[in-house]
Amino acid sequence: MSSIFALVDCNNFYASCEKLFRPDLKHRPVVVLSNNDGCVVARSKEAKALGIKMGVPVFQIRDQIEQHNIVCFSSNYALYADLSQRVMSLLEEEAPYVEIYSIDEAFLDLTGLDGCVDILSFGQHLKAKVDQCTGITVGVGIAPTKTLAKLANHAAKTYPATGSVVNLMERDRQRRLLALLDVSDVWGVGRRLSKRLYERGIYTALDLADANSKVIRSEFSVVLERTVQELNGVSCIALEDAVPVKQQIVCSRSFGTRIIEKEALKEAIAKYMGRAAEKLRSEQRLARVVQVFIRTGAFNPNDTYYTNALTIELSHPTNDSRDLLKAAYEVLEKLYRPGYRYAKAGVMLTDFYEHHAYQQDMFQADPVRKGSKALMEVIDNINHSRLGKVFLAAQGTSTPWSMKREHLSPAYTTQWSDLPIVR
DNA sequence: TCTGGGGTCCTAGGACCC
DNA sequence: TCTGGGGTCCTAGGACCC
Repeated sequence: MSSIFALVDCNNFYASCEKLFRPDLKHRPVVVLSNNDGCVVARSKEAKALGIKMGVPVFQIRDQIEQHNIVCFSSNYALYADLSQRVMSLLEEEAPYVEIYSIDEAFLDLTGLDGCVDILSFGQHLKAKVDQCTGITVGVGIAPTKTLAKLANHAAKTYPATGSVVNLMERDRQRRLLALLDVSDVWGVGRRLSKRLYERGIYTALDLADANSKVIRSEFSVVLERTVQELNGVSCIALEDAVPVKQQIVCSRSFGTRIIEKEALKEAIAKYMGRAAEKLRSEQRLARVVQVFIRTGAFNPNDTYYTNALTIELSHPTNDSRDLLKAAYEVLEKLYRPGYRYAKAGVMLTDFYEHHAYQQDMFQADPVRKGSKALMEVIDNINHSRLGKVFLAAQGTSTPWSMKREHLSPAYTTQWSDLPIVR
């Protein structure tokens, strides 16, 4: 029995979320900005029509924003995450297996369903249900492999005549669509790869599908060979119905203003480590390896560029914010060079252990702190409740370098105080 | 002046071992 | 002068994704 995958993808997700609570903006161009209000990361269809490109720095399109009255929002992840959850739980009601692939898309396993229902109608039903229950419009692509489902979804969004639902189970239809698409539209083929593929005369998705997969393997990689198989309807990438265990936890931010002093960098690192340690504890895990990186701005040719990262291995795995921060500070001491204008810093935790499975060494030099688990639990509980925020003093309270979010919308769905009011 | 953040997987090359 | 081959493990870096 051949597999059937559906890819459900929300249209212009962040921009759609913002519009949901602002009916006055229904037909207006809207863009959502990255952290620090730096780049455009989502565009409503009106903004796309104006030619606003994905990822473009905001300062480069100031004129267009003014001229066309484009509405800008800072990213409001609390809002997007909540709406995402609503969409995903609707999909979970409909399909036996759902892989939440990102905040705005999910793969569904529909294998075997073609025996009981018409697959296209089922896709249309999914779309109608999500539209009706959340107000978020989605596209649905259905195909025998994930890579083809991605392309079916792409077609659903590109061609209005499809009604945003495309069934790509038939080989003839697959090949007709592949011939229309550039090879760079294929999932897993990015900028570098497409350039190399063009040089070998592979321009369309169909060219790639018809390439010799052994040659692709030897000249490119096993990853691209899998893609060739998938384009030919051979499923190589399975649906992951269990959330894979994380290999690393990263917390990094660009600063709202440049940092020169070490003290300010220390505060930033303390803040990021506080957040990273919290994530680590929420996964019930311990980490043994801590990495810190700092760098100056990468774009200003007048600034001297400096970027560096260092890793330290702890004597024993821990999830105590204080131990992790102490390690991070040691690293920062080695990394920091005075005189640079730092633009970004971050911490990374790796080499994880299960909390209950780690066996302590009774002779280890610096034993685990007494009461660590209880203290961290108290901190996390307070921070998850409505009481407020508890954090290490090292994080500081006055942080002029914190990220810019000048166009933040209210947390309509996750804060009582921000609940929309209808008059 | 101002250019995001958080992930995964694969590969090449060096160190080391027998 | 002649100087093997095969294996593992680790890390840094590259490529991709949303």
